[in-house]
Amino acid sequence: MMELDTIDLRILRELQEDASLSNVELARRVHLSPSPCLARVKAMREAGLIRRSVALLDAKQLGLHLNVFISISLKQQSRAALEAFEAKVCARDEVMECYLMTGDADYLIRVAVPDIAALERFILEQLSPIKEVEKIRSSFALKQVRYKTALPLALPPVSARRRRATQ
Amino acid sequence: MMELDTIDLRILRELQEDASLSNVELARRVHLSPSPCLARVKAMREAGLIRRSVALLDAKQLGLHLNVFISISLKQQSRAALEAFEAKVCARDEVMECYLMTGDADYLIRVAVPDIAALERFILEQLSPIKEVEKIRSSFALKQVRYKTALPLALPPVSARRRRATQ
DNA sequence: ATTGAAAAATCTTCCCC
DNA sequence: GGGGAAGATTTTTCAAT
Repeated sequence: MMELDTIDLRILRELQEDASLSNVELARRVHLSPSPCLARVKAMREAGLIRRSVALLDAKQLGLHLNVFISISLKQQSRAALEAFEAKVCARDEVMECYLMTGDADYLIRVAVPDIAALERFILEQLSPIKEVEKIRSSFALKQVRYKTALPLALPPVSARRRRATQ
Repeated sequence: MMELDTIDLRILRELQEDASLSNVELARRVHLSPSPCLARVKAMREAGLIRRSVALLDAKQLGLHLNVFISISLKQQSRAALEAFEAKVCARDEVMECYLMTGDADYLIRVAVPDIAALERFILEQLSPIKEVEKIRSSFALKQVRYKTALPLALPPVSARRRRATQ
């Protein structure tokens, strides 16, 4: 764990929205000079707080028109069964997210597929054959209303810096 | 829409995993010289295929220990009701994803919160007061088995390039 | 359309405050 | 912990294939 001050949080907020920012531009935005700004970024990177930078693509343009949530119950909930299931599911590239859940189903996964045929193939050829699986129920997303990767940061609303003086 | 050849797909695959790659290194990995590589990236960026680059943070280190899926049914499904609900939900920073769904519930959202108290506050103060909302049911993620942002790309498995000759 | 090289701009590292 | 100068990449542009 790491101590984060207001400036750190502002850096994180910026990088969560645009990781391609140059250090100079980032420093400008958080009202710092480039060197300490870079030092902070580096520290947060090394602490594992900033895990990595990735490019987000347009699913529609790649022909991935369907987001499907699939609830899966296993026959038994032994550690071995859970691990076996997880390994098989994580090996599939269309599985964007997978959560072990409370409630009626054991797992909830989101898959991104081009069409219903691909979903059918995924369920019949990948999911059903897994011997630990008992029950599968899928729900389609009609619309992706929101999808973001930026985690909520408890940012002090308006920092108490004196803009005129600092400027 | 855009015509994508094998090299484009390989570029996308790399950038989906690491957007901080320099153009030189990226070009090396896809067996291209820097200039056409940069031109391709630029074209895909301008086409909107590459939407943006973002930093992924460690939720645990930020104290966000809970992922909760919340199913929400509305009293009515008029366009106005849907839009009103969506606007209110998207305004909240803890809502990472929101989907309009088929099946019993109307919406499925995933929220990232520090603890149960924060979840309770979110539900009681943000969700319940929305007048369009009829029913709320939440399920906790006990474990985030997989979370990735890289979309599945139909990559030709082993490209038919002649490594020795090209080298 | 790709390659390779050269020029310009930028970032990163070091040292001082 | 923050600010300023030098070295080193990187991106861009251009001409040639």
